[in-house]
Amino acid sequence: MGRSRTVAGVAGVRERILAAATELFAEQGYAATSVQQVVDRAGVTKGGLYHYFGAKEDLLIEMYRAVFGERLAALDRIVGQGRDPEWTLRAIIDDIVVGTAAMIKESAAVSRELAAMDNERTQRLQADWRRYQETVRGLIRDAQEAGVFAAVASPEIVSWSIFGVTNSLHTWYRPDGPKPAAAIAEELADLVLTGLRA
Amino acid sequence: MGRSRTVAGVAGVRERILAAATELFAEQGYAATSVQQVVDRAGVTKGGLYHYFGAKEDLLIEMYRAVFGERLAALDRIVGQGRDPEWTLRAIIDDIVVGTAAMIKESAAVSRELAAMDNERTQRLQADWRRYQETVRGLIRDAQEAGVFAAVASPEIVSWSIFGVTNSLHTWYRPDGPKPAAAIAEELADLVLTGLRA
DNA sequence: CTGTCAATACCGACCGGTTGGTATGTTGTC
DNA sequence: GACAACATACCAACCGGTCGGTATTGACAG
Repeated sequence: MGRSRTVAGVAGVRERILAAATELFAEQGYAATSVQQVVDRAGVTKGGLYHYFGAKEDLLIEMYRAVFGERLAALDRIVGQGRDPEWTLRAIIDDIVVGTAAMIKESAAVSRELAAMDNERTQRLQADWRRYQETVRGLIRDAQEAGVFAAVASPEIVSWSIFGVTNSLHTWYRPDGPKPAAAIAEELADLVLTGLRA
Repeated sequence: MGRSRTVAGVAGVRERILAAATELFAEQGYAATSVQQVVDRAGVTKGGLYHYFGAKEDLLIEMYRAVFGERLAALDRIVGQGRDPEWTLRAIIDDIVVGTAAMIKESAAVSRELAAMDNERTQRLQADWRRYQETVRGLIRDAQEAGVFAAVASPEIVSWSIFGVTNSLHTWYRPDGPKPAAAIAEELADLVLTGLRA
């Protein structure tokens, strides 16, 4: 008889584990979630989890990669087009807001635990994130020096007013809410770019 | 012999415990910090901690109150003056940025753990925070309807671009850094209010 | 088409260590 | 000698992680 689950299961076991971990980390935080809770929600056992993942931390790292990997690739595509600062900044805001909203649970889990993760495994990922921010700040700085953007606020403040929204997006954005992510992105871009109008 | 610490200690034991907990929670997060770590850093034992606090959670609640209590009182004072929206919003931004910066460690601990705390003890505090946000949004909405502020972005987005900065302030603000909190507040207010200029 | 065999997928009992919390001192002060 | 202010010793529960085992699968041989 047996079970032949590999074919019959609704989704791959690995994916179920990751999905369960994502929900729980987003709800309770990483440290407050036990491996037992994860496997219970995923419908597997600890043996199964440790068959696919080397450690509990690997689950977080995987989410981290999912969130930042796509965003970083999109950033390079947008900047690579070489268009004017206003278009570029608007495209970046749109991508990060819509992209974050599309992975809102992963973002919630990651953004909360980001500061606490300070071992060598995550330094590469944090360096990626820093590069993202530096790119945006550099873009704003260059445009301000060229007189395209007004120097009403420093590049640091402008970039943080953007990232601050995406970092806290999970506390108020609802996928089934009245305002779609694209609308949020547009309003934020309008607000920031009006403020920066030379 | 004995120790007669009550008088000789550099600071009250209760304050030392709270300060140690604040630092550790800000660095590692609440759940990842053990009571043993707190008492070690504070230079006391667990018996001492549980003499002053009923539970580990009480430490977080105390920080929560310290952060939001002052802010909420200041909000009422500012709004109570009945001045024009531009002055009022600028005063609010200045107070929340400078106030958050002044308690940056407490803010880091609280802002990270806020979403995960969902028991009945914290609902009152979360209600206070929601009232704060609602006040700011209402202020913006009224001013936009009166034509004083431009409707370039909805009150929700504007308020979140402000709170997003303060929520993530702990990730980049340094008390001994080159930019004082008051300057950050002014730039943020300039950016937002320029965007809202009718 | 069937038998063999190694690899993969997964289970569930178990491990040493740590957790938040407590019960019981001990000590100085009024 | 009552009481606040702590220290010390200790507990049951739970933690992340391991391990020996088993069911299932796929490749290959004949």
